Amino acid sequence: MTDIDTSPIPERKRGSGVKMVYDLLRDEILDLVLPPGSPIDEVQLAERFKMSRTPIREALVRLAGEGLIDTLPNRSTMVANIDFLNMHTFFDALVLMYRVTTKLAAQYHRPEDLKVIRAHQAEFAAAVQAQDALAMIATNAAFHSAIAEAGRNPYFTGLFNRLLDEGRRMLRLYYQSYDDRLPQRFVEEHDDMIAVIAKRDVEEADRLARLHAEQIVHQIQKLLARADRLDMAL
Amino acid sequence: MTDIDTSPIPERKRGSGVKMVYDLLRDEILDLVLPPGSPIDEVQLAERFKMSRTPIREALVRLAGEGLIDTLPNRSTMVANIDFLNMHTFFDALVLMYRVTTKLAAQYHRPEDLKVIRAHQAEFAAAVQAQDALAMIATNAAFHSAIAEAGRNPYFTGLFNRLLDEGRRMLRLYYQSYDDRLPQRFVEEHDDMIAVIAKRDVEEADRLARLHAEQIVHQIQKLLARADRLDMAL
DNA sequence: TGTATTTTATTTGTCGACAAGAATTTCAGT
DNA sequence: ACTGAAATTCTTGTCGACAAATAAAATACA
Repeated sequence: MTDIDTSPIPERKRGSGVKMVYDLLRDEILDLVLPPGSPIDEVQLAERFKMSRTPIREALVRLAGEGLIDTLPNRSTMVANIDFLNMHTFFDALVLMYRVTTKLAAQYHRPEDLKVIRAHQAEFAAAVQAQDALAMIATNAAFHSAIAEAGRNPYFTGLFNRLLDEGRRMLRLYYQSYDDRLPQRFVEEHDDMIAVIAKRDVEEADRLARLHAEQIVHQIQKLLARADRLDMAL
Repeated sequence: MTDIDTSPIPERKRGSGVKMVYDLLRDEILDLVLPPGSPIDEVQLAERFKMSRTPIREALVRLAGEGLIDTLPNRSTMVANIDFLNMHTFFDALVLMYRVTTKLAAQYHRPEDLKVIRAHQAEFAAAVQAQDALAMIATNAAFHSAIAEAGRNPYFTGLFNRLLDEGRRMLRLYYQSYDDRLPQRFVEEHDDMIAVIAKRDVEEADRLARLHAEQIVHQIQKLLARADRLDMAL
């Protein structure tokens, strides 16, 4: 008699395939496991996930909609490049979103929001303590995303999360030179921000967020400049 | 003998199908030809456009990514509803984007941008003159979108265009009561905005944009309130 | 040897069909 | 007539296959 297929659980639930591919690809892009410019092959992904090209394609369409991959019609599709030429537009948007989301958090947050925010801040502090640059990047983004969520404006959180994702990619590119002493200041600034949010001091929240954002932008620019000098940039 | 299919050009170019469906559905949604809550049937669209369900599906995925349609897993998909409960988040975002895009336009516009902006303004003035409410809505959105483009920040223009689309839907819902005299003020305000942009007066651009935005928000709120009284709202 | 042209190969876009999930209808039993 | 289960219908999600478009390779020709 012939072998009966005894492979463990080859079946997936019906709608889960696309989400699985989407989430995993998204993580791999943001973590630079797939660096900018990497080619994305549909059939390769199809056999990797043991499914048809159709759900793969749907995941790719969604990623393209968020600007994480670029699709050349009838030709290849690849991980989106980071636009170093128009970096200032990114910084402008980032600073503004830092400010407005923090202000709104000071206005609209609920008690349970503060718990979540403080939890992320604890993780960030731990990452700084451990000098784990990668963890710093991730927990810092999660911290500010939580603040934005407390502001409860889906338009702002949408754009802000997108900006944080893009920033995560940029920082991963250069995190080698990220292990100096400065981040300790960020921990303290985070604590200050939590305090003004809890106090519902909108004006002060705006001021602190602005300073903090400009600190971070300055830090990133320093990183980029240094990397530039070391011929690490494209 | 049976008829032979003599339809002119049943063939489409290879990649054009999805874009065609996407554009048309998008227009129909924004123009409320498909009002919020309308069911979207894939097979129906497939035979309407004489193509397979696959490209239809891709268009729908993209529309869902922009929040224009809602997809219930394994069940139906329908045109997204307008969220009247959290309207203030929409207004907050709209006002801020009016301000920031106008400011950036004052900073970064080029001479040819002004031509485009003025052309849109002329169309808007004509629509007001003709008391064509639908045309007012469309040309007003195009005018501000052109200003945002002159600011050259893709993150801001992306969010702003999305907000303008959503506003277009809202206004279409209530444009019956839109034919009063007030819009003439908007024409003059637009002219003032063009002037400060051309003068590259960033501070004044911010001030004017803010006033203008608040005017528009006020106008919309008045419209909604009146419609509410007339039992037009859901 | 270098260039233009044909051929091959690779990858995407589209198709028709089938199966799973949910809503609706039918039907049995009380 | 009413409730609950079984069957049907209807829509979506997935699949394998094919055709078009492009890139790469091979061939012909000067």
